[in-house]
Amino acid sequence: MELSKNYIPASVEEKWYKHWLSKNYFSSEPDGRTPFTIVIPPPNVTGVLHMGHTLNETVQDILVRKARMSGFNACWVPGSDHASIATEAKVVEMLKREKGIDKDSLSREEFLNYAFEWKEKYGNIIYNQIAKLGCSVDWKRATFTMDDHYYKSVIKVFVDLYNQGLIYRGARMINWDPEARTALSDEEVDYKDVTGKLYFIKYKIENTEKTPGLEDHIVIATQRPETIMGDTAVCANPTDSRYSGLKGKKVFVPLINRAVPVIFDDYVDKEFGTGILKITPAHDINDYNIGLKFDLPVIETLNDDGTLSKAAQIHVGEDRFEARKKIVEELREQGLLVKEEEYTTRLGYSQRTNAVAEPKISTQWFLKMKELAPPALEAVMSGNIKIHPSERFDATYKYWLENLKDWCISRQLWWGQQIPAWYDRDGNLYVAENEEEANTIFREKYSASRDATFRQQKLRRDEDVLDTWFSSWLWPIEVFKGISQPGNKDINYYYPGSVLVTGQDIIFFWVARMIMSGMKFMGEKPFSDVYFTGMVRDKLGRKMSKQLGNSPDLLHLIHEYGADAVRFGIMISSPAGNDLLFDEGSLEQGKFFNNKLWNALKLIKMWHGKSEEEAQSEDIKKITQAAGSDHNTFAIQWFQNRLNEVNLEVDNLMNEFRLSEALKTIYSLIWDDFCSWYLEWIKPEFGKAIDKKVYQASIKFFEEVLQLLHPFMPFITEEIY
RNA sequence: GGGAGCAUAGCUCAGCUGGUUUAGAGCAUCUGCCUUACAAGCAGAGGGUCCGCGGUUCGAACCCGUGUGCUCCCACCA
Repeated sequence: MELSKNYIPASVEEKWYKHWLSKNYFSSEPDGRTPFTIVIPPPNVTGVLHMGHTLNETVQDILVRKARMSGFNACWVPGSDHASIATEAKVVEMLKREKGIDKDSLSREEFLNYAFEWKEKYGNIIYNQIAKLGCSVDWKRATFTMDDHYYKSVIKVFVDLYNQGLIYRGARMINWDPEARTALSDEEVDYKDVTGKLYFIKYKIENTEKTPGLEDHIVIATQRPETIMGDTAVCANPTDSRYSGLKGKKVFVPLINRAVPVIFDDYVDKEFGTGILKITPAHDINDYNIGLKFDLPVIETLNDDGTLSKAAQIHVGEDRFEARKKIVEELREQGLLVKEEEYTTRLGYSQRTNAVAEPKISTQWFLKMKELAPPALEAVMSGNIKIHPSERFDATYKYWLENLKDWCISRQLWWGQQIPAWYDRDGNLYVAENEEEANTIFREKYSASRDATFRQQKLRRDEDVLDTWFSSWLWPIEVFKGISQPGNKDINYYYPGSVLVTGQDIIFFWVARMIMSGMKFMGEKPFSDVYFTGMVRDKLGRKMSKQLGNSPDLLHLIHEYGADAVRFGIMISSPAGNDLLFDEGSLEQGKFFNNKLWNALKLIKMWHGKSEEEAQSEDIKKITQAAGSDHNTFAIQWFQNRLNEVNLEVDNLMNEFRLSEALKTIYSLIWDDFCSWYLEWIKPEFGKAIDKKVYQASIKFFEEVLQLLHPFMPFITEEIY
């Protein structure tokens, strides 16, 4: 067979992936071997894989292939995440842009049909990319977080937790996304520094003439003048002598002239602003808390979509930012605006829609975390679960788990698991796995006490869906149907998993919650090790993201360099937890490495014809161990020693998850020791046949180094082997 | 405001618990080679007060302190 001058990855990669699939190499079933289980962090169905995914998947594939080669029953479960709010936002946008359809004009069912269409389309793109990278996932186990069994399990878990008193419904101050018009969890809000203005506004004091020594007004600083209509008090520090004369007095909210009391609390910082604070319990978390303390009324001046509500009295229906401008103008005209100052503050933005999040009092579903956290904390602190690199993440993990607030799990969306709660006409609540059960509970409750018409009413189902993480926290369990079919042979065999490989950005969203759910529902950790990869950044150090458009297209890179080279490039400089600046140069290095291997093959093949007739039945081990005076025997011995050393070293490095160092070691073994040194040393003079023993030894060495490299670069090693 | 990490050749990064390292790799630069495995290569060269300053030590890129710069996470100051 004539070998091409250079290695051409495209010509072999697809062939081998198909071959592996046809031989069921990636498929795993429980057997007598020790399992090695990895569940993929399911990518969102919202789009395509970026470089962060590429790094994650590559790391997982290396670990899985290595384990498989070492005799473990390796099982890597692929899948995708419905990503409730992220996907819904995309679908809404797509409908508007491509079809001119407004979400409001669709029924829930119609919308969900579009969403499932979207999922089919993008889910497959992601799966295709995973395959192109060479990932040895067990495709028959592919799971989607809204698969039927998964959906039912999420519902079951909700009902169970509700019945245990861990889930409750209540009005709390939550973060609200006015664009998606849904509640958010605290974790879904990103804070950014922005330059805004601090407005100093006059509030007139009632009966001023009876308050000698005081002006007829006080000045209050605020960033959000559009919320003054929601003020229900103003507050000063009790030790602040400037305001002690205001005790028992009222002041008037500008523009609408509603009188509100002056209260005193040491929460107020005398040094900041004017030392006196307006209290708007409906639209600020601190004000809300003070409001609770002083039993202040709550006036909601904003609608769900961020426009001013009727309660605001003025600018009703106008957008909050538009209203702000107008209100500032009006205050100025009426001489109530003392001054404005530049001011830098932190604003919370919805992670998905990038809208400024509104603190809002809202009736939502919450999961109590107090009980779930301690076992999850203990699992990591005791070393039962090891985080890599631990020195960096143990502290973060600990802090978060010790300072947990209840988790807001309901979302005012359609795409996701609908909350299994029903209401009767009186607003009483029935939580059950399906409508029939809810009805049963309802009828039993009122079997005697209410008339037949009441008892025969159709219960209304809660419209909301669950936070997407309320389904993904069950991932390591439900991919093996551990909740829908508890005790089945897969869950018994594969759980707990071996390693979780993921980005450090979802340590709270996902990792900590999976540990909680594992401890809660399985009574055992979901995995033994957590390997955090770093963030992949662009050359300017920016996080790679779709918004910035600075993430290269994976398929394009694979086309350009080959999947092996992409894997090599992304791995060669990414130690656990360290961020890496993505540099195509390292992909090129991978491509060159491919070629080096290819040419080593060509060289050895060239010798093949010349030693073929005798190339049998010799035991290479004997040869390599036998003492010999000729220089080839020395080379064989030397390389054998080197190989033994590296084998040991690579094993150690990989056990410590130091994959980039392992790859570097193998790279140097192949390039420097095998090619530059060994092959050059034993290379016969042109035209001469090679010693058959040396030939056989070389074949054996080549096979062994290829095996070492195989988990990292599966395609070319398979092709040569 | 609290916490964490990083700072090593022009660039992207290794260098794990201090001593075979006169500080390494790839890319980039320069010189010479299209030598029958490989110019996607080979042979060689240049290039670094290992961020500054103190300290510990027989010995520090590595440990301690401190300063500076960058990044990230957490946090309710209008």
